[in-house]
Amino acid sequence: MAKDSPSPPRRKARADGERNRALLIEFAKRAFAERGASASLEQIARDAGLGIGTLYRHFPSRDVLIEAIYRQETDALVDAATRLQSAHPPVAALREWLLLFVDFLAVKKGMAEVLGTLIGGTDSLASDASVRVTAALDRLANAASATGDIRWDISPVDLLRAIGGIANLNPDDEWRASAIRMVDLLLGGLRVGHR
Amino acid sequence: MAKDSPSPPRRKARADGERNRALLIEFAKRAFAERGASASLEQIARDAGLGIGTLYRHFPSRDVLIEAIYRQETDALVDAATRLQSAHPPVAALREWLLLFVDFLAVKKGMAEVLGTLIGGTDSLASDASVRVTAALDRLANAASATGDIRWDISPVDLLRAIGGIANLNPDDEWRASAIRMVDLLLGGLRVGHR
DNA sequence: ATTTATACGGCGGCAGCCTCCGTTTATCAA
DNA sequence: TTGATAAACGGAGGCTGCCGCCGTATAAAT
Repeated sequence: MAKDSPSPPRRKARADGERNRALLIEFAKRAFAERGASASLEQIARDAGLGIGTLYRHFPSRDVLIEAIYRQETDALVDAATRLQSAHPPVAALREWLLLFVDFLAVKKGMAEVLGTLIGGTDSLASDASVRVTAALDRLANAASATGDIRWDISPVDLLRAIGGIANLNPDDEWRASAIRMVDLLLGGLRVGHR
Repeated sequence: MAKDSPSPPRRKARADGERNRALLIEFAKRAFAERGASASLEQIARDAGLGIGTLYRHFPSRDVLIEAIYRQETDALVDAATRLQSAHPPVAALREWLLLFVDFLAVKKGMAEVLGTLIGGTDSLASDASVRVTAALDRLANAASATGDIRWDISPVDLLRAIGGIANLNPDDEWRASAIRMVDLLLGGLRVGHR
């Protein structure tokens, strides 16, 4: 028996609730980027000028909070795929997007553990984000293989996994260069006509 | 001015000290593999039947403990390189070793953050392990490129980084298959004669 | 203005981190 | 053997973070 689907709430959502939720995400994003995934939630609440109880009502667990942050960035990634696809030829678009994905990971340095659930994760919460990102990549990859430029006999997620590897590194001078080499090497492996 | 190199200690190292150190590493290895890098150090000490103070004297920080564990596995990895090299033709040896590296990572699931310092890390503690593993890989790679089977115009560590990416994943059914595809894809990218 | 569903804040119990120091013990010299 | 003593042990204690719980405050509805 289905419950109330849109479940018309007798009251409108309170304005302060929405506002504080956004505030918390904002500060959490900063905190995680700076201090890694184990940043203190109490500190985040304090920074945002809110009580710890408020944080926990909005985000019952650390993972839920991180999920919320990922959701935002994920949306940006998906949008970029569409934009790149209409601005570049297929293989170039794919390459650009992979590089964008590299940058996406760069910021998430400390949150490597969660990445596992993001890329191909089956956990209820993460699966949606995973599906959306993977779908975007699939679109790019299909376009590129349709023109005959690359073969595509491996799962696209494998690519993301490989690139995800560099997310664990300290972003020293070599970091970005290494990431680019990696993308090109992988694309080289996929290029047709080398049996 | 150099200090005393072997620094002849007036006394021999105490037997119980060595034994307990080994014990702690043993239990820590198990704990980290099962519960991830954030496993309770107090629990580890308790499991080993030792006090928390003892653990902290041997390993002043969590990282030092993890480092010690890695050191062991690292040695095994380096030894395997030599063994494989004398038992297989170059490219096969390289491939086998990469697969071994995959298994090495599989156990380290929860310790992804430390991996960054292991692979190409410059931190004083991790650098040694990094150097040794990289050197082993270099030997394998050189042998393979000497026979003209593969080109080798990227840094070998890049390979490890890519493979490291899969360490973040939950080892479901797909996990191992994906890892193998990854190794073959990378080797495909390196194979000569496809420009 | 009053009602009432929501949201807020922070206290409190618990667990893990890590330091410090009094006690115990393995080695060495006599 | 028997001290002497450097080295190792263990755990109490101070601190911080996690998170459930509930009394208080307030935005929306009437």
